Amino acid sequence: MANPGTTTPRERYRAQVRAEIKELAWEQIATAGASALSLNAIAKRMGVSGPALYRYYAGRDELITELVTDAYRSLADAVHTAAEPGPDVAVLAHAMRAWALDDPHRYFLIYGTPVPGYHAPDDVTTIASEIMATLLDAWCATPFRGPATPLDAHLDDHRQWAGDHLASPATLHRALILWTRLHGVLSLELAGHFSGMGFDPALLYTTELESLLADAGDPPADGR
Amino acid sequence: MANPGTTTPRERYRAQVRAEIKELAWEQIATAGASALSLNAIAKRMGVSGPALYRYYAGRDELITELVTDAYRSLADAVHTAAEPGPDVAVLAHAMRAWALDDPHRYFLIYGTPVPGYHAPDDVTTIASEIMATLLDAWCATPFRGPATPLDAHLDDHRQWAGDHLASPATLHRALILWTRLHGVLSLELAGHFSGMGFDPALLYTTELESLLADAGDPPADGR
DNA sequence: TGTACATCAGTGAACGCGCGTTCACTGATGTAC
DNA sequence: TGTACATCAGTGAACGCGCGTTCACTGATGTAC
Repeated sequence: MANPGTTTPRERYRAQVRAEIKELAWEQIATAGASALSLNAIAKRMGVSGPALYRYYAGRDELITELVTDAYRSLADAVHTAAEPGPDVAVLAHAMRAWALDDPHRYFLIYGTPVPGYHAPDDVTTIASEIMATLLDAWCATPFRGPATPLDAHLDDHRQWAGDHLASPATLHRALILWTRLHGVLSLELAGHFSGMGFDPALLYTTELESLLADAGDPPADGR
Repeated sequence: MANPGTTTPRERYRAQVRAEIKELAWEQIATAGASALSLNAIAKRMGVSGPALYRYYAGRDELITELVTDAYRSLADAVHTAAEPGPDVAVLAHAMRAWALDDPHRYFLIYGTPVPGYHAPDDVTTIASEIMATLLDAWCATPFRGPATPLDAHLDDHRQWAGDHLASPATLHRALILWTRLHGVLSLELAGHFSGMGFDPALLYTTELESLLADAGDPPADGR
C-alpha cells in the first residue's frame, strides 16, 4: 500500500500521459477548433491506439471539461500573480490581455460561442468568483468619484455574485464594466474583427482602461 | 427564353427550396452549433435524399457562407431601419441588442468564436462598413465634449475603416467604443456568463449606453 | 392544340472517411511473501 | 534474492454511426414548333 502523500511511479506516469493528451488536445483545438476535438486523432498523434486513451479519460466530454477547467484555472492564476505586488487595476487588466493573446483558443473556450449541450462544471463558477474577487479588491483600493446610477442600486440588491465581498455598489458597478469593456475589445480583436480596420487594438484597450481609471478622484469612498 | 426581370416558376421554386434549406440550417445551428451543420441531416428533415441538396448548394461551405452573409445582412437591415426616423445612437444601440437577443446563434455566427479555416467572403466586410457608417452618422448628429486622447490622433491616421466618412477623430473614437462596449455586454450575456450572477443585463446595457451619451455637451464640434 | 424535345429535380448506390466506444486479450510493471 | 501473484497500460477487432461528395439514372416539368 502506498504512503499517502507520496506519488508512485505509476501515478507519475499517469499524470504525465494525461498532460500529454491535454497538450495535443490544445494543439488540435488550435488548428481545427474545439468542436473538432477527437480522441482518436490525439491517440494517432501519440502513436497509440484509440482505446488506449480510455485508461486516462472516461471519454471525450471528460477531456473537454478538464480543458475548460484548466483554462479558467490559468486565467485565475494569471490574475492572482498580477495582483501579488499589490492591488492595481491596470496591472490586472494588462495581465488579462496578455493571457488572452497568449492563446486565443484558450480564451474562446471560456468566452467564445457556447458549445450547445455542454454544461460547465461547478468548479468553474468557483474559479470565476475568485477572479471577480481579485478585481473587486483592486477597485476597492482605487479611489474614485462619479455619479451614482440606477444600476448601482440594482447591483446593491443583486450582489450574490460578489460573494461576501464588502465592495460598495459603485465598486461592484466598476468591476462589472471593467470586465465587459475589456472583453468587448478583446473578443472582437481575437475574433479578427479589427484586422481589416488598420488601427492598433492595444491602444484601444489601454484607452478604455484609462477612461475607467480617469474618474479616479480623492475620496477613498469605499468600505471593504 | 425568359424575359429578363421576370421569374419563372422554376426560379421561384428554387428560391423557395433554398430558403427552406437555410431555415432548417438555422434550426440545426440552434440545437447543435454551427460546426455540426450537416447537409445530410438537413436533407433528412426535408424528407429528401442527401445528394438532392447539391442542386441548390455546391456544398457545405457555400451554405455556411450564405448563412454568414445573411446574418450580417439582417443586422445591417435592423440598424438601417432603426436609423430611418433619424440618426439616434440610443435607438441604434437598442436595435442592435434586440437583433442579438432575437437569435443568439445568428449573433455568434458573426461575433463568436471564429471557425478555423473558414474565411468570410468579401461581401461581409462591405456590409460591416455599412453598419459602421450608420453608427458614424448617428454620432455625428450627437454633440459631445470630452478630452482628446492619443487614440483619437491614432484613429485620424488610421481611418480607412470609416471609408470616406468625414467624421472627426473623436467621433471615430466614440463609434469604436460604442461598438466594443455594447458587444462586451452582449457577448458575455448571450454566452451565459451573467446567468448565475443575478443582476439584469438589460440595465447594464442601457447604463453603458447612457454613460456614452452622458458626455454629450453643447458644441456640435463635428464636421459632416 | 398536340407532339418532340430539352431541362432539371430528385434518387439510390457507392466511395472512403473518421468518429466514440466496448470488449476480450496480451504482456509488462509493480507488490508481497 | 527469488518466486507467485495482482495490477494495469495498451492492443486489435468489432459495432454502428454519420459525414461530404460523385455518379449514372429516372421521371416530371417546361419549351418550341
